[in-house]
Amino acid sequence: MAKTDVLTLGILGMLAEQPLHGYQIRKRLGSELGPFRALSYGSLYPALKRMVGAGLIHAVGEDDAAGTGSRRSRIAYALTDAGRARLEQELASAGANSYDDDSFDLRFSLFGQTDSATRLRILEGRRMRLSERIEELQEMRRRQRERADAYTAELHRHGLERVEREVEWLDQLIENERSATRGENGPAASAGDN
Amino acid sequence: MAKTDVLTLGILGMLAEQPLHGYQIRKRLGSELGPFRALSYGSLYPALKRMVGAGLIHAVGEDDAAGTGSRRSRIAYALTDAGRARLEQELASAGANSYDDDSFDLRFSLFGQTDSATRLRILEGRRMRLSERIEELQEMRRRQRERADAYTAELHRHGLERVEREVEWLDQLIENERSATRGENGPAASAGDN
DNA sequence: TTCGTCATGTAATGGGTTACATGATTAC
DNA sequence: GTAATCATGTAACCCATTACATGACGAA
Repeated sequence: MAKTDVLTLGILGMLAEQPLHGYQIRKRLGSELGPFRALSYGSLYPALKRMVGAGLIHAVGEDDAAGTGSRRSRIAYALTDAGRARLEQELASAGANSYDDDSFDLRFSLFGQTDSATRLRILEGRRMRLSERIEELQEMRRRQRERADAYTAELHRHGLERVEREVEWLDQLIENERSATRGENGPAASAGDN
Repeated sequence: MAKTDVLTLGILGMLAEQPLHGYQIRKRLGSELGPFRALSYGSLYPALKRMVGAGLIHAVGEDDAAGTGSRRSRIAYALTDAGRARLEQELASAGANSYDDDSFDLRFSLFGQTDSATRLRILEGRRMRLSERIEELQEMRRRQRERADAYTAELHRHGLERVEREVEWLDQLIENERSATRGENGPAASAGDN
């Protein structure tokens, strides 16, 4: 059971929509999918090679994939059948591995390609993870009420508050997802639209 | 000008108070100082060695440093003069390097060892950094209002909100710090004490 | 023709983790 | 005596970044 790292999954998810070449993938990963702020080419291109080697993607000819003009020196990649299968399997599985910050953000941004049951599973798993984290943080604060100086304490207080907010956000999403069992709409622009 | 990484600075800050041995350092870094959730020994011990080599810390004898009973096989470390000097220099400088998540958290948790002017400088630098980040995120949202599906959009909305909250937090801290020019108190337990 | 951007790639390096190996001390 | 925890350390590895190297294309 080959494990799929975040980068691989991100590329898979990106290519599900349409074939893209490396440069485009990087730009979109940076602005669209969760945890890839500024992925370097030093990671991306080797990853693409690995994935070709693993049979998940393949280079498509110079069909000007999703492009405007025509250029020579670029290589567009598309999912193979194996790649598509892997993506689907990965989206459906959503094991305990999918609940840390990066994995969750990525999977969340891939929600459009999933069914409601999976979405709920992931949201609840993430919620569980954060609840554990909250307990940890509270325990931490309790154990060092004495020693900690005011700044350290404030940092902890704030960290805890942040995670609690995150849980509230998840609760809203979960509720939305539940009430949308019938009627296929999105996450319904939560609370304040800023 | 030897650059001081977060780990080195964290250890320096930790040992400023009292000598500690590796095992203790790890436990405290994990629960007290900002960004060291579960530092591995595979990082810690080599770091201690490096720091001894660099003359920043030195092993103190079996004085049972800050311990309860007496044990043999452990090595407590204390700051050398050079180490203390480096820590002070580092705390006072607070360059552009100190405003990303980890650096900021670390420096914040070391605020107790700093003067108000430095604290303000760091808080404002961090604020600046986050403002830039907000602009980036807004720009991102603007540019892809069309393409993005609802989930991606919600992720971005939420990410933006989180950073904006962070800025509000900083604003409060900055205000507190300013109004405390006279009267040496801590961060004055902001808003809700949960 | 030259500059900016598009586009791909490799090598060196960095900063961490996991797994491994070892042994002392304490509590039962 | 034996299990849990304290305590230190090394080696292998992972995964990313930075720096480097190359070159095509479009616009001025």
